[in-house]
Amino acid sequence: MSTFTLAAPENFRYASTINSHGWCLLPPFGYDEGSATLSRIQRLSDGRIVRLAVSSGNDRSVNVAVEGQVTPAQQAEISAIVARCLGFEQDLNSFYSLLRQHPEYAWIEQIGAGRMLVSPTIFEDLAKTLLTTNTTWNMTRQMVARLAALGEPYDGGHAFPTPERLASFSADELNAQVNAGYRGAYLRTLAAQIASGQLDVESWRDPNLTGAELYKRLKTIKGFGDYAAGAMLRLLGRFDELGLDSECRRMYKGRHNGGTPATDKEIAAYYAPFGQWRGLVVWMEVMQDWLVS
DNA sequence: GCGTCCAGGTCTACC
DNA sequence: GGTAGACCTGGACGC
Repeated sequence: MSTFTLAAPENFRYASTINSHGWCLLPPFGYDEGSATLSRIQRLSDGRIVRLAVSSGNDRSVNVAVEGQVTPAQQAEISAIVARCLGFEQDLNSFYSLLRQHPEYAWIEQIGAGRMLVSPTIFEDLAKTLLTTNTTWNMTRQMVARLAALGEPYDGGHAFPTPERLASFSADELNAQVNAGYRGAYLRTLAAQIASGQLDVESWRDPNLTGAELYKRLKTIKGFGDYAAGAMLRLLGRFDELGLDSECRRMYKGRHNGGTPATDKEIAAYYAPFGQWRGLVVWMEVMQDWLVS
């Protein structure tokens, strides 16, 4: 067993990041509530597959445990993966500064919320986001579990399948495994476009790309409408769009509209003052009860 | 156990 | 630009 500690940003909070949305429950992530440990089966660039266990360290740090011994290069890669998944690079200072003008949202800074748990690759987040569309969370979990099982096996679990692996199936073959309904064809197309090099989604990390440009590109992916593109934008650290789904609308109706349904335009008008952070504010409100409890 | 209804977003065709 | 209907799965419900 190899263990090491990673320094986290000043305002990082482990629990608020892990619970930022449901990703910690989707394989190859796993979460043990008792020990508050986030696990993940991960394929490294040299082909080795490892099981990581991440837990909260002392102030401003997380502990990482890996089964077996790792080389310095592997440890460096694992550190970079963990830092990416936990959003260490996300600068929330201007977000918190904005919230100080809105006392009703003081709780967000108080619990250090705002970082989103993400996957190591944009492809994995795209695939999972696609499987959240037009379905219930329970079904998303089932579809993702079946999808993840197509990856390389490791000690009772699997690494997340690569685009190349998914593209090696026909749409029908893939759907026979994943049971994703009409989404299966969209997933297979996405994987094939990435595997062939036609679509380079990792280039979307470029900080010079505006949120609007990223949103436009996301909307070109089959199966990515307003909700999915907005939700995926959040995972890319941009919050220009609201990514409204039924849960967001339900929250707004109960919290801001006296129990009366609001139009998306009305919801957008409410969050407009939060500018580039509006998509994060609405998501924080959706997750408030879960994050604060 | 079977049939029906429903929830969840996106796409396409049409106006 | 807005709208209707189709797309799928599986849980809930009534019989």
